[in-house]
Amino acid sequence: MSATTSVPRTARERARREITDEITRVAREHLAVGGAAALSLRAVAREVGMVSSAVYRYFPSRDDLLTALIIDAYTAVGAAAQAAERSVPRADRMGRWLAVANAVRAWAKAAPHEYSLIFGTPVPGYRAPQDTIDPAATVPVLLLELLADAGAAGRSVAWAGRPIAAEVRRDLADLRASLSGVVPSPIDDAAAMQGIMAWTQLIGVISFELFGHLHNVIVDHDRYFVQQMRNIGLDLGFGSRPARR
Amino acid sequence: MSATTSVPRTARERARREITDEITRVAREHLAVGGAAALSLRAVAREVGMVSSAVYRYFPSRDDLLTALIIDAYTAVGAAAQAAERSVPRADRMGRWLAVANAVRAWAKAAPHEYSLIFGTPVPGYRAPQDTIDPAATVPVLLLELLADAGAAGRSVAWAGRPIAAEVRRDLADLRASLSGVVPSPIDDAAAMQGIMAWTQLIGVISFELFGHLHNVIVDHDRYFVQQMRNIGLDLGFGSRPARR
DNA sequence: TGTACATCAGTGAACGCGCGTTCACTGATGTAC
DNA sequence: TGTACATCAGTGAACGCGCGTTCACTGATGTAC
Repeated sequence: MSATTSVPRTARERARREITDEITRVAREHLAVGGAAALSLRAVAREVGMVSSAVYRYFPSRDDLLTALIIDAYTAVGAAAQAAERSVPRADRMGRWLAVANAVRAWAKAAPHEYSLIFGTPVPGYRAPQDTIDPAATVPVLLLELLADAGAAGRSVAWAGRPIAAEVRRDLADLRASLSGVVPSPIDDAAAMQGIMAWTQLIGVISFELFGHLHNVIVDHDRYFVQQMRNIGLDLGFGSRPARR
Repeated sequence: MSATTSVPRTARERARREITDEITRVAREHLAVGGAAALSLRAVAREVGMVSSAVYRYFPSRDDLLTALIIDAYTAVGAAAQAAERSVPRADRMGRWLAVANAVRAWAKAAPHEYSLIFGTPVPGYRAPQDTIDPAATVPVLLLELLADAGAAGRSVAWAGRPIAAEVRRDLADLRASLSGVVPSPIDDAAAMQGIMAWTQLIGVISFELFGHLHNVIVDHDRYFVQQMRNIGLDLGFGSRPARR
């Protein structure tokens, strides 16, 4: 039962690997065209060139295929964000933040249905398994690292000094505990709140654009997005000069 | 063809009105249970007690039924927000903003599928007709009125003084022009940006909570929400003392 | 190296289900003279 | 007020389609001796 080893030994194992990939590839294409609701096992099987029941050798049910696509989507957006962020000098925190934001938006616009799959309305009846948690954390962790860097450089967030309820502080302490080891140096409560807010705003702004809520409001989406993100970056303490106030 | 008059004259007209309402009522129930994807004309017809083809006397297609539900949803959330906002003294702008935010969230949690219908992933293949625009504007207009009031009282938003690109300013000018008459006194570009941002954040935070992105992050959703909204209110210039900085 | 057996991939038929939409029709309600 | 005709609501059958999942099966690939 060493099915999780990375290198397939036998021809059978190699074939299984390849066909699994082929199925998810075709499924991803179907998702891209019609969205999650239109994704059908039978249609995928047809295109792969096998009978629908054969797919069950690879995925026990439609939901498992969906899970694979969800993990793929998180992995893809995480990789895009990481690559973009790494190409910016460490000291340029605003640049790193904007790189992350732009990468997430570019990925979302290139693959709107994959974006919707993870950030839109949950698929009815589907329950995400544990496997999706880790890949989902990539971008938030990037953001936390940025906040830690800014904190180490003596920058503070716009939230600093504003009150935070005791109950929320408790949640943040638990969060910090669960992240020890993942993020190098700890960040304070105000920075955590500002970070969660920024992450929410990033996805919120992209969703607004993608889901059509900027119609009749904003035309120049590119510039509007950068504008909003730069403003959020200032609140995060990523500006070139120390925070206002 | 005076079908749009408000008072039905004949028994036939009255019956038509009642059955149309009955269909949308049942459809709304089905939406509440299974979401938009699970909404079926046949199932609705069955429950109303008529044969599926009879529904076509009332709605030319499934999409038109969806449109009715979308308009209903916008109307409901708008009414809830308005009612809540009106019960707060005019001078208490932070209170009015929090009332709006809490009302929208409460409505969303009570009717998550209706919320998803208007703020979640767009229904694939569905194109929203013009009729949905006006009802969709209620809450944003409330927010603009609040900003105008704050401006009139000499308050400025956190964005004030930060740069705004010329292209975006042009979009904002167009927006202002299209809103003249709806919102009493005009608001400046910084306030407009901050307002759009706040509206995006409100929906973003609610979507994060409803769509499960706060799992393993925040437990006390109620307090977290108020905290975030209060912070946004401060950036909007709704605080009890004039803006910081 | 050769044979016997176990494992696995893929087939094809079937189950049982639901969907949106069209169409010719019956019978009731409304309207014009 | 009474009759002839037009309008409309609702029926029932049909079209044509697709879906997820199960199951007994064939035949190829891998394994142990």
